[in-house]
Amino acid sequence: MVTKTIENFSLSQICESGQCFRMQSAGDDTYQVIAGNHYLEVKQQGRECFFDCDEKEYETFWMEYFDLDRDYGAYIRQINPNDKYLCRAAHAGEGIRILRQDLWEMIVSFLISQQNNIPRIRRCIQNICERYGEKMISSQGKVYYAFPQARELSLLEEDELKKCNLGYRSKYVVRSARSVVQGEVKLDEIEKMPYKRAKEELMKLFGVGEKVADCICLFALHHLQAFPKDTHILQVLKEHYKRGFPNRRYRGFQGVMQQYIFYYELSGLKNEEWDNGKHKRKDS
DNA sequence: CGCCAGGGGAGCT
DNA sequence: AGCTCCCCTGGC
Repeated sequence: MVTKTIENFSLSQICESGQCFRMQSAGDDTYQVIAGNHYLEVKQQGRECFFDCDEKEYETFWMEYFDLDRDYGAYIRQINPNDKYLCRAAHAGEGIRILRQDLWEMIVSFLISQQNNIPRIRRCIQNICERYGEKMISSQGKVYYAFPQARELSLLEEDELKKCNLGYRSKYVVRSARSVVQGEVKLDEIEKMPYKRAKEELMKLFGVGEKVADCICLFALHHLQAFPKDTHILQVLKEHYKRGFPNRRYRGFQGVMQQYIFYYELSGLKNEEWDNGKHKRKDS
């Protein structure tokens, strides 16, 4: 067991921020996380975090995974105090971190995410892992399934993943797997590329457009300047940033701001604040 | 039963 | 840039 006191870190906010589909609440402030060949149970009480692993695994894997070396408070302090909307959003999601997740897993996850909702995305991914992933046993004896390699998925018929509830997205995943296996798109090279080139390269995959590519850049490659624009974000830009998002002020970490906004819009915290009377309702 | 929306993308014009 | 299909699944 490793115990740490960590600022700007909230497991529940990360879990609900929609960047990771293999992290779930186990009740009692405890979360289960599957990442690569690692399984973790971690509990949080305020700033105290209890990682159920040894010191070595914490330092060599989980610290990087949760991006714990980075000072997110420094990003929040750079927010324009006149931008009330962003201030509120960042306050609501101040414990969010941009995780460092596996590239192939993020490609598949965000291919599945289009025209889809989070609970179903989770189920799709769980189905794929249970059917095609390697069965694993953690050091604590917990059984879980690893995410299948591109090679496994490249061998399937284009429609075969409909069995896993992917619907029309099945062929996106299978064709992308083939592109990766055949070396048309080289993941190990994408890992070394700067943001714009990586995004360009990812968009060669069938089913990957601009939004999905940005999600992959942000959540796997850790390009914090990536700013995925889904329908929710576009709505916010239209309502609060008619002259465009202040990219210059937040250069290099727009993606962090995107996550605060996204979480704020999705978590329901926005409406709670209204109910407390801190802000006027639109219809009043 | 039908309708339609859900954190887009491809392939056109 | 803007349009039209795509045609899955779940909720109503």
